[in-house]
Amino acid sequence: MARSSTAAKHRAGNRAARSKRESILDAATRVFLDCGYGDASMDAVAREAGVAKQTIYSYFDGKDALFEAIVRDKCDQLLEPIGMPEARDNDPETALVRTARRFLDVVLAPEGMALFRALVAECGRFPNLAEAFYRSGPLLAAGNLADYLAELDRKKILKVDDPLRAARLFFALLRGDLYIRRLLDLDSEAKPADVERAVADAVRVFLAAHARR
Amino acid sequence: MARSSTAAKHRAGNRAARSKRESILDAATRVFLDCGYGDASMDAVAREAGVAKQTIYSYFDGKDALFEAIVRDKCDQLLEPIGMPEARDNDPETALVRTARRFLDVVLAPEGMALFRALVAECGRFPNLAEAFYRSGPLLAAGNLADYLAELDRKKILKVDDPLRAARLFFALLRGDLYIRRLLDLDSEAKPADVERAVADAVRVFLAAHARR
DNA sequence: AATAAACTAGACTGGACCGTCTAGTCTAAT
DNA sequence: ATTAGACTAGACGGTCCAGTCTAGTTTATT
Repeated sequence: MARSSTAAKHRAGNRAARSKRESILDAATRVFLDCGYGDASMDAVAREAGVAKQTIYSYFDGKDALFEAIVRDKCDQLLEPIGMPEARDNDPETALVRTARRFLDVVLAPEGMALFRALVAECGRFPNLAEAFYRSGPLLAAGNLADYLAELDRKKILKVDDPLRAARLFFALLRGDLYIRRLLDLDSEAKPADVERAVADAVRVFLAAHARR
Repeated sequence: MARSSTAAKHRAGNRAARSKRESILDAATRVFLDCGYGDASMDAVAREAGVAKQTIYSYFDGKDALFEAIVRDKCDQLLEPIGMPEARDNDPETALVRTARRFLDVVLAPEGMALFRALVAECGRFPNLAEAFYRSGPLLAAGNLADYLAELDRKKILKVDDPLRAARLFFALLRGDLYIRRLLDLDSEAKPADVERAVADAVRVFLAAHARR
């Protein structure tokens, strides 16, 4: 009973084991996000990680579990900046521009796109992953912005009747056409000028819609 | 030379051959859009179509070609309504609401979502398909709306400096949060009430941003 | 009726890949 | 030095699947 299996020890986490685990996760992230779940092979992950295939199976229960692990990892790591509440400012334009830039930087980055594409492709197989992503990404970001918008409304700086809906609309504006084009991989990477223009457009429209008369 | 192969005849299109071809396309559409390219098997398509596997290969060159055919088919068929210019109206709200409903009805419908998901998943393998979709869907729709917006600007009904950008922003607003949730399959189908609210929100914000002062 | 083309059912090939297993090596602690 | 656990390299079984092939049946045309 005190007999702890190899896998259990790994999960507990030695020093060395942790680094090996991480190099597997790193390699798996590259392979999965490059090829997608279906076309990624465990042999490719092993090769990429410089590790024997058996080792992967001693750290993870299987392909599904490995995929789940890398997705949750990337979600935490990638979405953390857009989950943090933005520094608030009495000038809404300043704050909105800051929020918008941070959002697009994460979301349009190659890794962010690859993660989202993988989730869209596999949302049938891993519905809980899609849910987790949505909650720790779009939903959290909208919630934080909504709080700020409510504050601006209380201070009579803007007119925001339904802060959460308004926040969602703001992010929708922000994604705009760029997001669709990136999703379909029509642009290899968003140019900073395009991002800046998307930010400016979204902020302008949003402020026009919520200006105090 | 006058020797025409079976496949060539099929491509030319008998009466009977055309119906068989169509039943294959139908079945393939169901299978591919249900399972995705990777998990769809040619045996499943044959079974679903009530046809021998060989017959599929006499109408199509292979799995790739079949996938391309069904995607182009569905693009034409599905995006046709949103490509048609909307009846114009001097009251922008009426016209925008009509355009918006038609857009969301197509885009949020199960088939529209499945098509888009398949394209997102396979845009690496079939870049030209993604391009074709974008052109005959989002781009065409935005172009048509842009023409109308330019007209409204000329008539001094609205203020629209850059019609195409404005049109894109309108559709971005429209997709909003619903689209993300549907993409990740978090909602099985959009409720009419939600759609109606999304339409109203988008139109309201858009009109506020482009009102003549 | 005869003949050719189209179709069917199913076997088969070749290859990819998941997950397991074996045999042997390396490392660290006793 | 011994011993146990972690690791490696690679083989292997089992499954799945794209695409081909065979043999026999249906359909249509002459």
